Amino acid sequence: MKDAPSRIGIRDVASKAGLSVATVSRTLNGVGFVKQETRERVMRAVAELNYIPDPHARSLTTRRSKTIAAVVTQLTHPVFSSFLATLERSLADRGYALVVASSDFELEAEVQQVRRMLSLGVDGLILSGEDHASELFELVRRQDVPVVTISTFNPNARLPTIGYDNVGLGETAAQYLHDIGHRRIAVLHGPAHDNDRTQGRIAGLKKFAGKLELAFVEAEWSEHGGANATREILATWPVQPTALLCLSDVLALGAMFELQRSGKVIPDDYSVMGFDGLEWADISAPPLTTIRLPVRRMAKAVSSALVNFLEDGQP
Amino acid sequence: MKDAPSRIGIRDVASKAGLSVATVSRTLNGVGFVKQETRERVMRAVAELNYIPDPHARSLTTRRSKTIAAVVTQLTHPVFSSFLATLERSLADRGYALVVASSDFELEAEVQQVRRMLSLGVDGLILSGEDHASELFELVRRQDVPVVTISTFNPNARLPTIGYDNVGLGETAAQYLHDIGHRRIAVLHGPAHDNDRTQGRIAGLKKFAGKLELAFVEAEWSEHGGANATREILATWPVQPTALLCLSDVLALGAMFELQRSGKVIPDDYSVMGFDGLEWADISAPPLTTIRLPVRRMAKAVSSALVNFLEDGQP
DNA sequence: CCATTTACTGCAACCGGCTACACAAATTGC
DNA sequence: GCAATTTGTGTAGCCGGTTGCAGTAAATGG
Repeated sequence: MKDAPSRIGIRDVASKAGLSVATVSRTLNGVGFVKQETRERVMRAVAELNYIPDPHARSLTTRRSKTIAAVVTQLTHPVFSSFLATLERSLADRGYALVVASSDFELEAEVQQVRRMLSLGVDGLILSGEDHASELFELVRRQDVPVVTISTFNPNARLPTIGYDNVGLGETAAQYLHDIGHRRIAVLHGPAHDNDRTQGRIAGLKKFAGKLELAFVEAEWSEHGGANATREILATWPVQPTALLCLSDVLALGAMFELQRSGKVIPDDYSVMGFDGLEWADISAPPLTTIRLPVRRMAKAVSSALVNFLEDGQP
Repeated sequence: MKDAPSRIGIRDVASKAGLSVATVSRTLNGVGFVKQETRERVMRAVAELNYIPDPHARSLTTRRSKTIAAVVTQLTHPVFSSFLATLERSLADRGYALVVASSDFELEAEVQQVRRMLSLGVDGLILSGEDHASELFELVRRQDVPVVTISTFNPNARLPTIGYDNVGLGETAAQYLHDIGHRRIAVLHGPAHDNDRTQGRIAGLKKFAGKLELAFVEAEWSEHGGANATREILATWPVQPTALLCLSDVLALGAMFELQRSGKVIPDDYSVMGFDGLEWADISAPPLTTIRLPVRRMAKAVSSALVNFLEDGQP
């Protein structure tokens, strides 16, 4: 049909403006000296031709794609969506785009995803947790891509971490429930396998093994998971707990629903405590006591850490 | 420190294997004829050198980045996270990565985001709704990037749509509430400005203006928004509705919480109906009647449509 | 007024892959 | 046995930007 109009390139702009490609490139990137008048000449040509620099060509020489990838366990979990949402905003402000991928709680899948992201040319990487396949460490070392891990905090980790102390959070929760008088507690948590965040919280709780009677139930990370676990507890446990501690508000919502369906009254029959601090925690009926995670702050911190490193240089 | 080891490139692999770059490239991309033995020689060299082709250089010649961007109104809304999660999976299966961005309900911001995505070199674009800034249409036309819009369905739209008929959904909801005997209905919806999905649903509802007494309340798209709107209705409306129709389950959850806090019984005092069909709708207490949107199916459809087009060619 | 320094601009060589085309070797055909 | 194919491999140039270095014009200095 149309005779291959062959994309207009910087050469076209240069000839149209009667200048060299170098000058055009310089004005466009604002480096070096360019006379005001020349600059305008370039801009005019750019506007007239509707020129848009080819991102691939640019990346080739600059070795930068202005892209950062985040590989999380689950894209649908509200904690992650809100993290990613804030992250996307912060990155956009700095001119970076966010690529997302999920590992579905499998360290093996995570490596694959990371491999894909790298073979795609991202400038930086965000992972959750400190536990990763050794192949992954190898991979990022070879490609030397900056990596930041979230959801945990440990100055001695193999990769820089930005997050919170999960063990401490576990202790805090246990302490709180202990203080308000609970002794028999059912702990609902998501898949602990391959997940140091959950393991950390559990470890924190277990420090209270002497003072509290703790029983752990692993559930799917979803409202259904929380409801199913609760149903099982109500139906089969010989001695009932007085509180349900859910290691995510998502589980807590499921638990609350299930308790209500069974005609139980919260917090008279059972107390429910959550983790995450999701939006609705303070307006639920009854309000959910939860441990608020500084997800948005974490997102901003990760964003600046990564971008600062890429533009200048400091871990 | 280290004397600039200068990334190993295809030339290194070629010389190591005692072959030409062309042969290496061919084996790696599986095009043309390559003797089995040669192929192995290449692979060995690749493995020994840990060679990974530079994605930027590759994109430059192939003019493909294996990247698709989705610009949605709000990343935190469960409907979108679940859409994006499924989308990411489908795209990953086909070897594509997903870049996300949010427009925050502003057509103007959307254009900016799209511009960023394009200047970043994505192969395809996913937008929600049919209404967009005219500048946006111009932009995608010039760059001729394939675009698919979601959440609406209209064979005559300016851009291909994959989604559902919002007007029809509105009618269905109205019909349902009418059938079970409701006459005075409060409709809680999110920002309708710049949002043809919401507008469509409202239009569908308004077709029942003769049979139903409808009052619309605009709220923020969140649990808080739903709760606040409900509080306002309870407190200030002279004549109370018998049903609250929420144009998103997120609003419905907020509404249910608020009703419970006020000691109202669902569905005796008020009925609550939702939209979206989020995971928890069937386990809530009481179960929420909702209109289930085929979000996952939509994601898969969008993914194949876009990838098929990119690899072969058909809208 | 001539020597420097400073401000601009252009040439041409990359970046690291892909691939058209040429050429050589192995098969096939008759 | 020699031409016509079919396979297999190499040379070299291109993709579309960026940038080091050189060269020219203008400003500064003594």
